[in-house]
Amino acid sequence: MNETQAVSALSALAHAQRLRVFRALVVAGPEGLTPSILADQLDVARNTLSFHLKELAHAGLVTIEQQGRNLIYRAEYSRMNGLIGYLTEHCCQGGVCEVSPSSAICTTC
Amino acid sequence: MNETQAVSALSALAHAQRLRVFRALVVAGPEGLTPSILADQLDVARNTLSFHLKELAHAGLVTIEQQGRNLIYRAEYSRMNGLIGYLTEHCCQGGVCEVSPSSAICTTC
DNA sequence: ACAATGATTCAATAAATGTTGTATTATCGA
DNA sequence: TCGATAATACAACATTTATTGAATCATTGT
Repeated sequence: MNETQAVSALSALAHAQRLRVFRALVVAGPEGLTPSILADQLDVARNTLSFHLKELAHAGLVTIEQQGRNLIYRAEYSRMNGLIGYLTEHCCQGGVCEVSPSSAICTTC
Repeated sequence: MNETQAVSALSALAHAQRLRVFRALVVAGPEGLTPSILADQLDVARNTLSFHLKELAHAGLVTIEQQGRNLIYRAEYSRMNGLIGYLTEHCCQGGVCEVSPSSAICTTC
């Protein structure tokens, strides 16, 4: 993951509704969800949701599969891992990652 | 870290210049940097930098200390760890964190 | 006290982002 | 083929965010 990709992913997640959409997809797991279900679940207008899903897809955080007239959206875990890796790498460069051990995640630095 | 804080932090980092500013502060370590040095180093106008630093500070990602007429900005590692923790938690809820082992960071899930 | 320096604030403008309503495309079932 | 459904695309508008130049505030050194 490079800087451009990281900014793109961060930007996609930097919105409460999109973060909730992504979270719902993570919770849904490999089965994924259709836009209709997501719209009902999160109480968002369909066209607005479509816009946000497009943003997430553009950032590579979700994948789309067509099944008949439904689209199945799924969280792209590897992309999220890539983002977390990028942040961890940059966070840890100073070697002060263990400032707050209780909340530290990266056990390798 | 709650959703609002996460969105705030993500939003602060979702900008190439701010990400570079934060990165420079991480690299600088505990000594921190002054806005002048940052402005020279990253080639940004001082008032623009001031604006971005305020955004980072508002998101809790940097701290400010006054030393004479200089201000010392430092990366707030615990906040970054909190953000990474939040993302990891939500990424791992589906239990599919090991989709791409090579890039996986969170070794506990 | 005064000039110089470091940094921020403010107003104005430009650019990007988010939302809504309407229209369009594609698929399904009778 | 026709009506209904799932979803997106488009245009218009409102809102937010980013940048620039000029002005302000605080601190230092003479």
